[in-house]
Amino acid sequence: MLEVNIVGQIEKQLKEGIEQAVIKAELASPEEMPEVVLETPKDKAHGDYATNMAMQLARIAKKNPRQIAEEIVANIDQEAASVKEIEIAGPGFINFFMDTSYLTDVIETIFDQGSDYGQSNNGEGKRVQIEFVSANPTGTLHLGHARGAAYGDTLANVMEKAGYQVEREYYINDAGNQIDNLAKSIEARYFEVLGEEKEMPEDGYQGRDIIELAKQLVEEHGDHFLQQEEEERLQAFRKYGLDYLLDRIKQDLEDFRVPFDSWFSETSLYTNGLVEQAVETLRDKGYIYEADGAVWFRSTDFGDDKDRVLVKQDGTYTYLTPDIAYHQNKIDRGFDQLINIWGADHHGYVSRMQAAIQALGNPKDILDIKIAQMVNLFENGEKVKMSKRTGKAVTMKELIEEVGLDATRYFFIMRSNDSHLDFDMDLAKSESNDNPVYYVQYAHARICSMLRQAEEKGIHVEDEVNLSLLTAEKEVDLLKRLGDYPQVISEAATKKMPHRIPQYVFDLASDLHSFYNAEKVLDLENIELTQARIALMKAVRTVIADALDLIGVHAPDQM
RNA sequence: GUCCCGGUAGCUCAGCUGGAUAGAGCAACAGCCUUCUAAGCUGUCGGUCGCAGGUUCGAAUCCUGCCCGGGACGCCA
Repeated sequence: MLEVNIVGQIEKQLKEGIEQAVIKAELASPEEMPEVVLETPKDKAHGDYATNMAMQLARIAKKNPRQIAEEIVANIDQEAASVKEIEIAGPGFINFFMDTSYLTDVIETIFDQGSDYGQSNNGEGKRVQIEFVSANPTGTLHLGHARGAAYGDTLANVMEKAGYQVEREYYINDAGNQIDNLAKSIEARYFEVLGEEKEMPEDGYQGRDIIELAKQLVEEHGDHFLQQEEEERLQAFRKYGLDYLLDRIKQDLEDFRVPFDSWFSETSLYTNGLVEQAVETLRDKGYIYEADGAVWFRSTDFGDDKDRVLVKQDGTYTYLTPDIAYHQNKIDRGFDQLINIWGADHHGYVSRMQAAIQALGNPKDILDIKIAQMVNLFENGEKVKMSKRTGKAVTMKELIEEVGLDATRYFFIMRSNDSHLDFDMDLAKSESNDNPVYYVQYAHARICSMLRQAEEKGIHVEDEVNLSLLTAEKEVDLLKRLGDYPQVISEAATKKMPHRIPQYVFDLASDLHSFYNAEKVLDLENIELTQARIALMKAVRTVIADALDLIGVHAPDQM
């Protein structure tokens, strides 16, 4: 089955009708034809669709837009385009009032497709890899990671639904300085737990999680490591620390409903010689030079601010070097598109990474780097800076425990990723209609409740329901909204804006509540209409549940 | 100083490929429960779209400059 998208079909029909009318009226040749722009007017009085075609043609046809509009209208085949009424307005807008009987088809489509409704082949099966979170395994996931996790996971869901083949990957920085540092930090805490003296490294990890780790180490192994040579001991702590912290990260992500398909180890890049190879490739292509005892990448050739060091004076690599190798490896794995989701604190790193991609001979736009902007927590109207418990940044786990999983997911995805986010914890926790999560979930529960009562009252929905009875204003609003869903999905996917989903589902919930207050669904006096409305309710329920599922929020049957 | 993100109603934010009178929620105000969950609905009030130029028939949207807020500018990761 190809794309079943009623609204899309209708729009396509109308666009073709307009193009044909333009040609028939000899206003423009097919080569000159501007793209037909259809918009849905904000004001219902302006029809279901409007086009600015006449204004666009003003220059080509050398006539005034109103006159052009009249000629288009005179030549359009209304019936073929399902148009009921046309009017010309303002400077030359053509407003179309559609024959809305097609709208009820959306219910049947939703029944046929169930949770597949909204799916499209927009992505044409392209292989996309989304790399996100990728926090260093030197501590616990905190607030910023949570936003990236929610954004990445929802984007992946949405893109899958829009016909992309998506792989979710986590890059584990298990090599380099910070891991040595981790081992030394663990060592210092280990000694401390055993009442011995050992200095904490200068940039050591002070977090509470490292103290807990050290305690567990003592519980399991006693003072065993005190006897060892320092080298040997640090080696053991490295491994122990990595395993311990990575396990916790994995657990936290699982608890946040964020699954990954693959976990890619930085160390593997070294053992497979890929880091060395990346440097050599760049050298062969002439983007490498040596200065001050270091090896440099001439990234300024590709728009970076300054050139970057790849191999330091001491012979070790900078962070960038394995990262270049990593990205080349991703491309070599055959993905059509790479998406990286980075925290705001890494945005200065974007241009050098993109320079490297190009220097290696790849198209620039194969890599799209999205930035998850800063998050500020607010509680009791005040900005929360430090966690009460750890004295460090608030962890993801603490946030979920405090405000709940559903609200946390919803709030992170509610806003555009590149907007700073003020996270209102009081609102997220409140069980009131002010809280958008509850508002939407309640709409779902409300429908479930109606359906339960329908059953209790012995109302059974027949196979043949007369959907043409759904003509009330609020019903038409709901039908149109349901029809929008496939387009919302594909647009959220192609523009990588998953925040469109909570926006949409909020509007759908709002339409539902409004309908609920205006019309009575269960009416034993009018079984035929009741059945049509129950069908509508079921369709709405399916779409709310699916949209919530995309953003990782539960759709409760009752509240 | 350079670069990135943001600046839209009192607050938090939407605003598509440039389109008609710039939207939503909250707050404020006025209403709605003998009716399927009031965790809901309806209405009113509220805007120099940071500022100034430019492009265009038309700019919140595109271009340039400036102002404000946040962030990044390491042979750290």
